[in-house]
Amino acid sequence: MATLGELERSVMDLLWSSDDALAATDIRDGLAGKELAVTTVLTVLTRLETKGFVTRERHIRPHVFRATTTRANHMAELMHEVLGTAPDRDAVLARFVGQVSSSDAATLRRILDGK
Amino acid sequence: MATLGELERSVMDLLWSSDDALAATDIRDGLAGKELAVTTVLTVLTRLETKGFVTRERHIRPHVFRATTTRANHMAELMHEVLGTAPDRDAVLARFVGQVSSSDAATLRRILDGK
DNA sequence: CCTTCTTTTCTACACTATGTAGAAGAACTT
DNA sequence: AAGTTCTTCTACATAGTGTAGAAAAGAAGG
Repeated sequence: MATLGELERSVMDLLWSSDDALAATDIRDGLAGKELAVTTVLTVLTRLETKGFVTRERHIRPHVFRATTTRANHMAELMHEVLGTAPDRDAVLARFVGQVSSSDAATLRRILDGK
Repeated sequence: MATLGELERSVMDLLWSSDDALAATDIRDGLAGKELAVTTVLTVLTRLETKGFVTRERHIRPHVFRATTTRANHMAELMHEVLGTAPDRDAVLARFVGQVSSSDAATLRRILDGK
C-alpha cells in the first residue's frame, strides 16, 4: 500500500473525520496553522486520488472529495500489511499482544469472543 | 520510528535471520541477485546504525554488525506505532481482529490466555 | 455571446530519503 | 616500508512529497 506524507495524512484526517464530502477550500480552512494555497491542497488531493485514498465528484462544482475507506479500516490494513511481511507471524503477534495495555487486552478479548 | 528503504530492509532481513554478527562482505554475499559494491553495503549499514537498527563492533576487523532488536519485536513496534496514531484505538483493533484468519485468531486467544 | 469570476489542471521547483559507488584514508600483515 | 584489506568521505541519481504560479476550463451575468 502506498504511504502518506505528513500533509497527505493531515488531509486524510480531515476527510476521515468528516461525514460528508469536502471541497478543497474546506480542507484548506480545516488545516489549522498552515496557510496553504488552494492549488497545493488540490495537488495533494489529486495525488491521494491517484493513490486510491479519496474519490472525487467531478460533476459537482467545486469538486468534493471523500475518503474511500474509514480511518479504522485503513489503520487495520496497515497493521496487516506489517504482519504480512513477517515470516514469523506468531512471534509478531505474541510480541504485539505482549506490549498492549491491559485495557487493550480486554478490548481484544471482547472482540475475539464476539467473533 | 524511522522507516526502511527496500535495500535497508533486505539487509535487516539478513541480520535478523542470522544468529551471529555479520561483516559487510557477508551481507553483500547474502543479497542474492544483487551485485552490490561493498561500499554500498557499508553505507547502508552506517545509515542503519544511525537509525538505531544495528550496532557495530568497531574493535573487530572487519567490523561486524548485528540487529539491535528482533524482527518480531520490530514488527510489533511498527504495529503499535500505527495503532498509536489512531484516535479510535478500539475501532482499529476491532477491524484488525475482524480481518485476521481463524488461525491467527486462535493464536491471539492463546496468547491472551497466557497473559 | 462576451466578459468576468471561480475552480481546476499543468508545470515547475525545492528538499529529503534512498540506492549506489569511487576515491581517499586508515589499519593490519609480513 | 609496502602491499593488502577495510572503512570513511564525498558525490550523484532517482523518487516522493510539499509547495504554488500560470494557464486553461467552466459557470454566471450582463
